[in-house]
Amino acid sequence: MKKSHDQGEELPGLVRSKRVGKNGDGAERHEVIYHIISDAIIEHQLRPGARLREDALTEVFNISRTGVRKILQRLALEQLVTLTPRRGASVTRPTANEARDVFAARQLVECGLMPEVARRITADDVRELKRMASDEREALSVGEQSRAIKLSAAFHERLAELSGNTTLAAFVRQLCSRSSLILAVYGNIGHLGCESHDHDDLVEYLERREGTNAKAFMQRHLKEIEASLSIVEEEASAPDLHQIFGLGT
Amino acid sequence: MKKSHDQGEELPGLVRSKRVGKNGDGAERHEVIYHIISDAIIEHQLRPGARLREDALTEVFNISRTGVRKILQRLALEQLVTLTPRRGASVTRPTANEARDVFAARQLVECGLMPEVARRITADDVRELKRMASDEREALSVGEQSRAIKLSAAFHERLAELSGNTTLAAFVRQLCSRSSLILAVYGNIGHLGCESHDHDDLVEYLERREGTNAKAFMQRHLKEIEASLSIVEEEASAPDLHQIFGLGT
DNA sequence: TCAGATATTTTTGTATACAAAAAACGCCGT
DNA sequence: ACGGCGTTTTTTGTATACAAAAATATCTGA
Repeated sequence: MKKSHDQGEELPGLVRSKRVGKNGDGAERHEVIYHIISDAIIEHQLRPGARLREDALTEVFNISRTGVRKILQRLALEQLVTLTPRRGASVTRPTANEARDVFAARQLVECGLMPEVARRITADDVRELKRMASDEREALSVGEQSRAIKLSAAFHERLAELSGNTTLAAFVRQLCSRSSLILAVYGNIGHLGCESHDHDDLVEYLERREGTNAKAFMQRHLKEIEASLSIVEEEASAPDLHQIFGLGT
Repeated sequence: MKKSHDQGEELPGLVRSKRVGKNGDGAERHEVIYHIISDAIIEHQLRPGARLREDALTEVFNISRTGVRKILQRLALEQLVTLTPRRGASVTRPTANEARDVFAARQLVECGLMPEVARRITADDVRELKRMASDEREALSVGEQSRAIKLSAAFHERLAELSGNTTLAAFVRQLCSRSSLILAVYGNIGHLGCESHDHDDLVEYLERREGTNAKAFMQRHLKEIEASLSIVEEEASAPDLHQIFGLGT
C-alpha cells in the first residue's frame, strides 16, 4: 500500500469479509451487493476519496464487470460515488457547497414532514422509533461508531417513511446517506452527528402528536448537527503551499 | 401495429427523426441520447406504457445494447421508465398514490423555496423567466401542446435553480418530469397543467421580492394543477369486469 | 544522479457472443 | 372452430473479448 495521496484508501478487508456466496438470482444479488457497498460507505468503512476499482469489486463479489458497473452507476446517481471518465469510481468527497445544500434540503423537507408524521404515527411506530433511538444510544456508548452512524441515519429515514410519502421518503434517504459522507469529511471526530438523546425527545413530541413542536425540535436538531461541522472548502486544485509552509516570508 | 392492449404504442417515428449522426465521444453521446429520450417522454411523444425495446433503441441511436441499458437504468432511477425483470423497459405509468406523493412533494419543496428565490433573484433572472412564461403562453395559444408542457416544466425547474440549492433543484427537476407523466395519465385533455398567465403573475411577486406572496401563490398554483387532474386508481391487476359490463345483476 | 522519453502494465469503455426466459406462432385432436 | 400443447422466434441478462486511455515502470543520455 504505497499510494495515499489524500486519505482515500483502497478497498479494506472489512468489505471483503461480507462476501456473498453464490446466492441470489441476478437482480436480487445485485441489489444485495449494492446495499453492502452503500452500507460500507455510510458506515465510513469506505471513506471519501477511496477508489473503487472494477476488477477489485468483481473479485470480491464474484460478478462480472457488467454487474459492477451497473451498481457503480446507481451509486453515482445517488451521489455516493463519483464516476470520473476514464479514471474510474471513488467514494465522493462532498464539497462545502454540497454539504450546505444537503443540510438546507433536510431542513426544508424533514421539518416540513413532521406535522404529517405526528398526525399519522401509531403506537407501534412509536415503539419502533424508541427502540431505534435506544439502540443508537447504546451503540454510541459502547463505542461502535459506525453502527451508530448507520442507526442515526436509519432513524431519520424511518421518520420520513412514516409520512406516507414514498417519494419524499426516498429523497430523505438519499440526503441521510450523503450526510454521512459529509460527516466523514467535515465532522469533528468524537462528536458524532446527533446528540444522544435528541431522538428520544423527538419521539415524545410525535407521540403526543405535537407536530409543531416536533418540527421546531427537528429544526434545532439539524441546525445543531450542521453547526457541529467544520464546513470549509479545502482548496482541492491548488492548495496554497506558500501559505502552508511559510516559505515566502 | 396490432398490439395496443392499453395505450402504450411502440416507438413512434418522431423519436427516430432526431437520430444523431456519429457525433459525440461516448459519454457525451450517451448524455445526448438520454436527453432525447427523456424529452420525448416529458413531451408525451412517448406515452406511459410505451415499450422501449433495447434492440429498437440500438437501431435508432446506433449504439450498442450496453449503452442503451445504461441509459434505461438511469431513466428507471428517475422513475421515467419502469424496468420489469425479464420483460424489458416501458414508460412508467404513475399510480394514483405516486401522483399524490409527487404533488405533495412539490407543494413542500417548491413553495418552501420561494422565499429564498425572492431574496436572490436578479433582474436578468426576471427577464429570463418572463421570456419563458411568454414562450409558454405562445406555444399554448398556437396549439403546440408538447412544447408547452416542456416549457412549463422548464419554468418550474429554472425557478428552483434560482434558489441556489443544487440538490433541491435536481429534486424539483425530477418531480417536474414525473408530473408530466402524471398529466399524461390523469390529466384531462384540453386543460393543460398550468393556467396560462399564472407564471407571469408569479414572476411579478418574485420581482418585487414578496417571498411570502410568491409562496402562497405557488401553493395555490400547484393545488389548482392537482385539482384539475382526475387522480383515481384504475385497477390494473384485476379490473372489475362484472361491474363494468353489468353482467352479474 | 536525475529529467525526460519510451515501453509495459493496469484499468476503463464499448461491442459482441452466448444462454435463458418470454412471447409469438403453428399444430393437432377433439 | 377452438383451446391446449409444443416449437420457433424474439428479447433480455450476463460474461467476456478487444481497443483505447491512463498509470506505472524502465531506460537513456547528459
